[in-house]
Amino acid sequence: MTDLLATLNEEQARAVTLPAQHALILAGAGSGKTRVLTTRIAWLIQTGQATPQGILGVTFTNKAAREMHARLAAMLPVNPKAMWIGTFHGLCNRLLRAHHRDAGLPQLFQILDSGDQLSAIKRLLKTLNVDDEKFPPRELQHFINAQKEQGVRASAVDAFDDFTRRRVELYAEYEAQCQREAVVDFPELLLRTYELLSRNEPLRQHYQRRFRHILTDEFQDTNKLQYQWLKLLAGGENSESPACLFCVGDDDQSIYRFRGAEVGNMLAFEREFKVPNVIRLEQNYRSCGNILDAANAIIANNTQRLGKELWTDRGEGEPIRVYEAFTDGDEARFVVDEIQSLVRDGMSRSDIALLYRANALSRVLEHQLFSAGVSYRVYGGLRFFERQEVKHALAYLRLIANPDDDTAFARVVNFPTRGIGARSLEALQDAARTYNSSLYATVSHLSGKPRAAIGAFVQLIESLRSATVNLPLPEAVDHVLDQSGLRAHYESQKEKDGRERLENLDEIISAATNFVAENEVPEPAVEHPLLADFLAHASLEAGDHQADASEDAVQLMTVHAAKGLEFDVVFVCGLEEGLFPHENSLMETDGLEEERRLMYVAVTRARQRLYVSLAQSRMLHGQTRYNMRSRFLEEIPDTLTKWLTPKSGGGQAPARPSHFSPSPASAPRRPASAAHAPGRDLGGLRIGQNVRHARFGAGIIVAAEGSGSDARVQINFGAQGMKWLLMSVAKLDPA
DNA sequence: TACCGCGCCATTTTT
DNA sequence: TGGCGCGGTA
Repeated sequence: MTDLLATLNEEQARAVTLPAQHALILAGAGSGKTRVLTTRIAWLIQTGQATPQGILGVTFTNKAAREMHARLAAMLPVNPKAMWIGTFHGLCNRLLRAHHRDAGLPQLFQILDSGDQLSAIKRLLKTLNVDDEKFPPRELQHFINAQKEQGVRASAVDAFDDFTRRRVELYAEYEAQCQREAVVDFPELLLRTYELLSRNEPLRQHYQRRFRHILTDEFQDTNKLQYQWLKLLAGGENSESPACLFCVGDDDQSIYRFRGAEVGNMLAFEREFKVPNVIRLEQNYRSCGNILDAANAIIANNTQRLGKELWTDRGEGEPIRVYEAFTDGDEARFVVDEIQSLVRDGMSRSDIALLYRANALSRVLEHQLFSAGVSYRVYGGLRFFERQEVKHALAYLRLIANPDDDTAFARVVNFPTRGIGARSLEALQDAARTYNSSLYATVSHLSGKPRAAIGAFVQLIESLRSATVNLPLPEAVDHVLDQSGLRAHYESQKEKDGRERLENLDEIISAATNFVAENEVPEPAVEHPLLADFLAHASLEAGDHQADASEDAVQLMTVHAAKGLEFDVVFVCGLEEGLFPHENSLMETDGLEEERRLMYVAVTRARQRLYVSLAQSRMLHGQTRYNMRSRFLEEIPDTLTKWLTPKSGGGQAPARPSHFSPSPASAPRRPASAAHAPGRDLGGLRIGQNVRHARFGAGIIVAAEGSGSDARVQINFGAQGMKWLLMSVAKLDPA
């Protein structure tokens, strides 16, 4: 028992060995939070305070769930499968499958991922003849999901205007369509489970008695519904013997407000449950002192905090390197040069990460990496189960499992093409509406040409189904790929991506093989063994972002994608006002603070060395923009930084080696190009020039128009905004 | 039915 | 600047 605790620090050990009560663990970046979470579970079991069956572990990502599982398997002699550890969605799927009848669902209900959901909404709008200009599908999807994530059904939405009332009607229609088709979208998984457990008291009590310890990771990312779900399962505040909630999170790393996360849940939890144990994990095992000091200094500017300060006993380490380039191209060139020199010194490329606020920034970086022949990997592209050809194949499988899945039906009824045109489909959809049945079931009501063509498709599905009833899953998949004509279709495509798509189709068979190996086939033989489970798996876990971990490649990703990861060397690029913090965020409540948390996340990814860089001019959306230095850069104390380019200018004015004085040797190699200074007479000023205004402070000239006494310039004053000023009136001093 | 071209848009995203 | 989605045309 002691060995479990042997390597923990005092606070970690305190958290792990807390009595069986509610607890809130404020775990700073790199403070060993996953370790504490898993050791807590192991400790509870080892000391006999909990049984594996009594544990419910909740995470946000499949990756986190897998990691917890793996660590526990290594720590405990018990079968880790007895513990329920998974994502909110995965656990809900499990509960809904087990109690599908009580939840009002058929056993083989299908799960819609976001893309499927959007197609379903588009189809709905089409059948209802709704103007999708007035009700854009994406916007409606967002509306519906936001309601569900608040725990609000269509019947319960407060609508005070016609527009909202109409959207609520559409929400209701969508609910009905999903029910008819036996499909469930992501938020529905949670809401259904929540409703099931609130409505069905015996069932709720069963699980409340079973799960005596509920442990949640990344608690700061929970939305309202997820928190309600946890409360319900724990037995709530007024239960006689509620389960112990052990919530781990970091308010400073809350960066998903835009998708419904409510940091407020941390405070609410502490208050509502009168949490007797709040522990802060502040010792950081990841980064050197200077990096942590910078992170602490940055985040200290936020006002809405629970309060925490990271420290390390590793020493201060290297200073933070700052580079201010003229252009985005120069910035990228600097980054790549630096990477090459690091690699020459023996660093692996895969220990280096390039982080940016927005995906658009990856382009320049990729360009330079590519030209320099440095292998790299960009996170965030299409994932395996989201690829077109894979979705097509899955659609056939879905129809075998559940013929009422109209989304799947519509997707492949004419793919590969089999002469089913828009007119046939329209006839089918009209009939389906009349008979209030699924597309598949409606085919028998058709007549004439549509009947023949679509009937043949139904025959195909029927024959696929009967041919695969008793086949092991991988063989069933193989059969479907052949008989659906998908293989032949991509084989006939001679283009390079035809080949690639074929490979992906084969990869589905591998995925099925792996899936079967990891999941036992149920003993009394059932039809289509594991098919529904595999399909749920494909929806719930879209697969890695094109992982090729074997290759030693530089890692490129957004700051969001980097959360939870760490690297020896980190470059944070594009530290400019408007970009990071992003200009759109400044309009949102709490937007700037969330941006700052993002910056905090970015900085704390670095173990040994941190670079922060910016470009004075950047090509964005086809236009050259002149941005000011990010305020977040200014928030890092000078004592922690080492400028690789001369730092000039006061306040937020960007340093810019002047045109009028020769650049020192350490300055960027290339002078600012002539493009920065169009031939307009601006009284000695030029576009891109730093200026100072008596009232607005430091700014940068971004555009000019007119001439003589009419000449006006547009100036980006950063936080003060963008202004047009008359040259003859405004007093501008070169900065 | 398939392809081309135009026009619009442009933070962040897991399940 | 570039990607995507829609609409028109061959």
